[in-house]
This record gives sequence, C-alpha cells and structure tokens, in this order.
Amino acid sequence: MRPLVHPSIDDVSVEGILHALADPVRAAIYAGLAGCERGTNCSAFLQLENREIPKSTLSQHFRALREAGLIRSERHGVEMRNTTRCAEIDERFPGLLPALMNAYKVQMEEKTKAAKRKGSRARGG
Amino acid sequence: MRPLVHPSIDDVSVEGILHALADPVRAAIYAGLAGCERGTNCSAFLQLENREIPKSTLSQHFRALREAGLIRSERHGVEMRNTTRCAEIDERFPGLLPALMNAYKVQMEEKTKAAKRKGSRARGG
DNA sequence: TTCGATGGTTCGCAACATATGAACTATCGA
DNA sequence: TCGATAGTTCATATGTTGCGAACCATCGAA
Repeated sequence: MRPLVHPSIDDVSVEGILHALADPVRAAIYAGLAGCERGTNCSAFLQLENREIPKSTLSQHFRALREAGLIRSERHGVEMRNTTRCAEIDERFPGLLPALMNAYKVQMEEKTKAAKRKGSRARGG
Repeated sequence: MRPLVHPSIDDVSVEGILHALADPVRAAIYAGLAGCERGTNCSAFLQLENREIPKSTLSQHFRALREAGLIRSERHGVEMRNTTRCAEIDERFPGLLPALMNAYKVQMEEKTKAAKRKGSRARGG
C-alpha cells in the first residue's frame, strides 16, 4: 500500500485547489473538516447531505483533496484523521479559501430558500 | 449551427465557476477579458502565454466559460465579442471572482520570481 | 498467533470529459 | 458568386471519474 502523498505548500496550485473544490462532494467534505480542529475520520462522510457515498468513491475524494494540498491525513490506529491545511494555504493565497467556502454557503442558503418557496406554493401558500 | 447558451444568473453555480476556472487556459482567457470593457474576439487568444491554442480547442474553452455563466458572447459581423459577466456574478457571489483571480495573480508572480532566481543561479549569481 | 471487526485503499471497467485535426457554417467585401 | 475571415461542429483518441469487488492494515480478544 503506497504511502500518503502530501505536497509541499509551495507545490500547491490554484488550479489544483479549484479542481478539487469544484466537486460539491469534496467541497462539502472540506467544509465539514474545516469546522473540526481535532481531525475527522473518512467514514464520517459516508452519508453527506442525504446521499450515500460509496467508500471507494470517498477514498478517491480524500485522495484528491490530499494531493491538491487541501487536507492532511494521518493514520491513528485503525482510522485516519483528516485536518485542513487552511492556515498554510491562506498564507500563500490570502482570502481564496474563505471566498470559496462563502460562495458555496451563499449558494446553499439560496437553495434552501428556493425549496421553502416551492414547498409553501405546493401547500397553497 | 445551434444558438449560443447563456444561463440565467440564477442558474450560475459555484461548482460550475470553479470547474471552468480550474483550467489555467480558461483562467487566462477570463483574466484577459476582464481587463477590456469593449469585448474581445476569440482569436485574440490563439496564442496565450507563449503557447499555441488550436482554434477548435479555443472554441470549446469559450463555450465552457459561456455555459458556466462567466462570459457573454455576441456576434458582431464576422467576429464574436466576449465580455465578462463579473458584475452579475459578484452580486450573487460577492468576492468570489476577485479572490480567485487574485490567487492566480499571486501564483504567477511567484512563478516569475522563481524563474528569475533560477536564471540568476544559472548565470552564477 | 490466529480470528473477526473496523476503516481505508486499490483494481478493473464502464461511463463521461477533453483536446484537436478536418470539415463545416456564417458573415462580409469585392 | 467568390474568397477571406472568424468561429463551430464532428470524429476520435486519450484522459478522468465513479463504483463494486477484492484487498490491506490495525486493533482487541480468545
């Protein structure tokens, strides 16, 4: 089993970050990790926003995030602890990640609102 | 020949924007358009950063930018004028595009610096 | 020291995406 | 009607992604 790859911060690229976070599943994982300081294991995301993610797929997503330099993964016993590298990245590309995550947040809030409007219309409101 | 597709601003998604701009060629095109208010034609980008882009490829890149909602393209006689939709997008996702373009700029400046260091070492500096 | 459980990874393949040369369409001016 | 210019579409070769099946690594117990 090949060892985990973590690029040096100097090798982290904007296109790599954008490509990694252009996938909503990966963006959601990243957002989930960003909250927790202690590190989160992979299977915490086996269901994400009411959707089942197969674990092989999830493993690929974590690899993509790792190799883009967005997260760091360390084995602790039987499980993996994943943490974001947001401090390093924010030093190199100030404001990029916050702007990105904020845009996703805005989009999600809009979707929620739209769903509510639709629901209330359907109920005759 | 099918008509050009421009999504309504409400249908523009963060993942679509990130995916479109995760390609350095498209990011460079977008940056080029962002400067010019009057609209730029496609073939202005047939060579980009010392690289030849085949025009069929270029056409696909413009389509990707257009369908992601990042640019607007209008036929003017024999040519196309492309403009960014940055004002609309910035209203919907405030700060996203500036942060993104700034990150690319930072990265390019770093690359330039690194190339200079390498050059000066090679000359014995 | 073997077994089972748990948590992740890798393989193989089908489905989808991308880059590009060749052929095409649209518009203009002569 | 012709040729030139600007861009699009098609065909295809190559690359990427998603996922089930099989696998590997670690732990705790017997």
